Amino acid sequence: MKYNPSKIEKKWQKTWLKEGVYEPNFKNPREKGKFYNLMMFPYPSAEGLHVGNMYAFTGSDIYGRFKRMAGHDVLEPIGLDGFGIHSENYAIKVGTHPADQTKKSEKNFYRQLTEIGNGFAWKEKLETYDPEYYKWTQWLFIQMFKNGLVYRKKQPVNWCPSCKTVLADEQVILAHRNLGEVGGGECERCGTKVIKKDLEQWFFKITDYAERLLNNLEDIDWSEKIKVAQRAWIGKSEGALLKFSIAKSQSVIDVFTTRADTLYGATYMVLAPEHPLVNELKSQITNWDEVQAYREKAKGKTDIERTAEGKEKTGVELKGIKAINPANNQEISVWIADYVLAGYGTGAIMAVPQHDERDAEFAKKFDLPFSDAPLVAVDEIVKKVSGKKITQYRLRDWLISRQRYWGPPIPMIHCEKCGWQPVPEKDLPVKLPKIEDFRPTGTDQSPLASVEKFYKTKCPNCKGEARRETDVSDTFLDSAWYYLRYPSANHKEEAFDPDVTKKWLPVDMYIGGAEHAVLHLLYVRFVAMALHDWGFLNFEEPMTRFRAHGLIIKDGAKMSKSKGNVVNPDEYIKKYGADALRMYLMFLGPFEQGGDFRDEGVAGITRFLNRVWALIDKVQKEDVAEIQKTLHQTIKKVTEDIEGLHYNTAISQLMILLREIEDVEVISRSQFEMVLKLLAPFAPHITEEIWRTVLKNKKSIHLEAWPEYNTKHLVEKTANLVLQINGKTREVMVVDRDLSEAQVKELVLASEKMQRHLDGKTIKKFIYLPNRLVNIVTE
RNA sequence: GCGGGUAUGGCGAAAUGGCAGACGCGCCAGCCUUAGGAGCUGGUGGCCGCAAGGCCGUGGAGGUUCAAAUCCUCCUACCCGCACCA
Repeated sequence: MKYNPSKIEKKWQKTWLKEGVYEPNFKNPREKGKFYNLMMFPYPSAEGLHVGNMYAFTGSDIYGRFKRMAGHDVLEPIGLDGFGIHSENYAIKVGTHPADQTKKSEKNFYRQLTEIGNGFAWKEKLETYDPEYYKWTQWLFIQMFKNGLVYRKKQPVNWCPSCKTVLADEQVILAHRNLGEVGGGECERCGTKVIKKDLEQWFFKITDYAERLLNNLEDIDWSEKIKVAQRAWIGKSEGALLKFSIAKSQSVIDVFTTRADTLYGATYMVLAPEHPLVNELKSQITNWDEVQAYREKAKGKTDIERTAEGKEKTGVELKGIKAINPANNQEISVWIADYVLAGYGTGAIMAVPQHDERDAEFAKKFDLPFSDAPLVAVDEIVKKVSGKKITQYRLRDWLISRQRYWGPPIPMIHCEKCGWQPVPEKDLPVKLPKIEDFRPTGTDQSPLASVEKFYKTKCPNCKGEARRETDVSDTFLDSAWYYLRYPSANHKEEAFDPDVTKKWLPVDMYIGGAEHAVLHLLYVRFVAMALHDWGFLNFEEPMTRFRAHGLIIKDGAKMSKSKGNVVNPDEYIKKYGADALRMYLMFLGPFEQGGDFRDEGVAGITRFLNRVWALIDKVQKEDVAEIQKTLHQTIKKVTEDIEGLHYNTAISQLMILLREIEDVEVISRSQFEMVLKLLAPFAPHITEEIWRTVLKNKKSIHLEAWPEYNTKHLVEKTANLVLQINGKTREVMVVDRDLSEAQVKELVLASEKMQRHLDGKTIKKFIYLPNRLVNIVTE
């Protein structure tokens, strides 16, 4: 019988589905308890899953299969993050309706996800664009609203001119800044330069959770780089709020400073050009035209131009205005300059050229005084000038509305009399109507705004004429709670079944891309905390453990369509089989580091699998002593390596074991079965085929118990003692274990080789590490 | 600029402070075959040497240690995050 991957893989995929091998028992998990193994679900935007997705899914699946065999009831769910700009843009590109395109993509994605051989719980699959799903996304929005975490506000917001919608701060990527290229931020989806627009939008008050989002990081087992990124994004800084009064006026300028101790050195003040106080002081400003011109310029200037100008300071003095330094009552000048940001702190600063580089630069340019005033104690000065110690965060509220079609309509109704009202929960879902003209309008409104049938409605409160919100919510809201839905995917009454949730949440292992560090991975934590506070969840942190997987490149370069080096996994599965592709991907390098895909490499794994297949002919009854040691070493190493996601070294060890087995004539059935089990998470098809078809076992190998190693096989009678002279290895001596130092010394000094190297030298020191090493130090 | 990470053969990589380069690719030699982009066996960091063996070697420069890829200091390059955040 020859190993024929394409034949056996399809067969077992069907059988697994039919037998429900990967369906957990939600009510009564197996002896070791539940294990929720989650991989970030994909968004079906492109032609299909690329090899990078397969890499991530395989890595996650190996972990899940391992946990299942280790006795856990594993939930490894799958779904599609199919709502959102990415899917809609793709539909526009290929000229179909998103609803139709998604159905097509869905089929293709699920086919691919089946063919890679993952142990998914298909009965719990979900799609975010399914009304049965987004009904609860809307419910979540309403809970946010009812709990005071939603507000509308007009302010300058990020606008993508290509996607024709607003974006959250997290969705604006600051790239190319240092490359001298103009660019003040690009749309996370399409790469277009983002501009600022003054618009009224819906926001989620994620900033209320800033402190907890920061503090909880200490307690969760997440990849360090994600924690670092989140800490930076939240950007906590502790300082003081100080008041500067304006001479001959009632007005006061609040400033936030982390250096209250330098207050005596504050020689001027700067307001952001957008600061509201500027208008208030108009009548006193003697150079209003100049001020107004600068403000106009700053407003029209997007970050694009600011960056193009480098960090050269610009600004205009508010002539006629003087502020008073509360520490020494000296009058100081007041300026507006765009190096002060309206959105951070109070939008105003006290400038201390002596202690702040930026202030120094500005002072130099505009010939402002430098003070060498001494530092004072923070607490003292804050008290003296009646200031207040406060904490600032860099984090901004989550802009949640989008002027697009393909998303869950925001479940809010506006009534002229009663104001904004949430849609009554019994009326959910607010279904997204299938409309012909779904393209973004560019009018600051969603295409739904021109669909009267959709927006015309009654006020839930007074029953009068009212208008439905026509914006949809951000895709990241869909994915901010999907992990809660999986175990309750077939539950109709609530977003998630309280009993099942109590049993199955939080997620035990979450694997995904690091690019979501301050996007999805921040939102998902915020939403869990809110749900916890409203009494829906008994945990605050949704994922106990998170690991970021590495990225796959091709022949040393990033994969991209323009380079034509995109690896299509379908071709490789067809040619080599899913098992070979899985193992090759995992063998490339450490899972958390990624690797370089090269076609030649697949051959090594194919050879390996063929040789495993050939072992079939070696099986007999009795255990074979020669391989016991390596076999048990392999159990130990593979177990530890999978736990640490070191799949590449686990596979190396399996290769070493295979070679040893090939050196013996025969092996026992039970030894062979252990080998198959160790290999099963990596190569689920070939192991199942041998397990059931050849060895005639009834039950799936993937439900078998993970092998345990016996330390008695690991202990050896002899040790390889490394003999060094002055740190240089001269000989490796096989000695009985656990000899005394004196015995070892005698043996070592008797060695001809050692004698040669020691000839004429005086031994100064004799270092002995039992069973491992001897180092002789000479004069 | 600040923070985090990485740097090891021709390539992907491996090494609780203790034999650097496991494992795999590629390459070389041999076997097998009508044939090989198949399979098997052996070899494969560099330099010197017929060999035994020796010397050098983990981005660079120092240091700690009996012993450093690993720990410390400084430097260089690349990657990631934040960035005029007061």
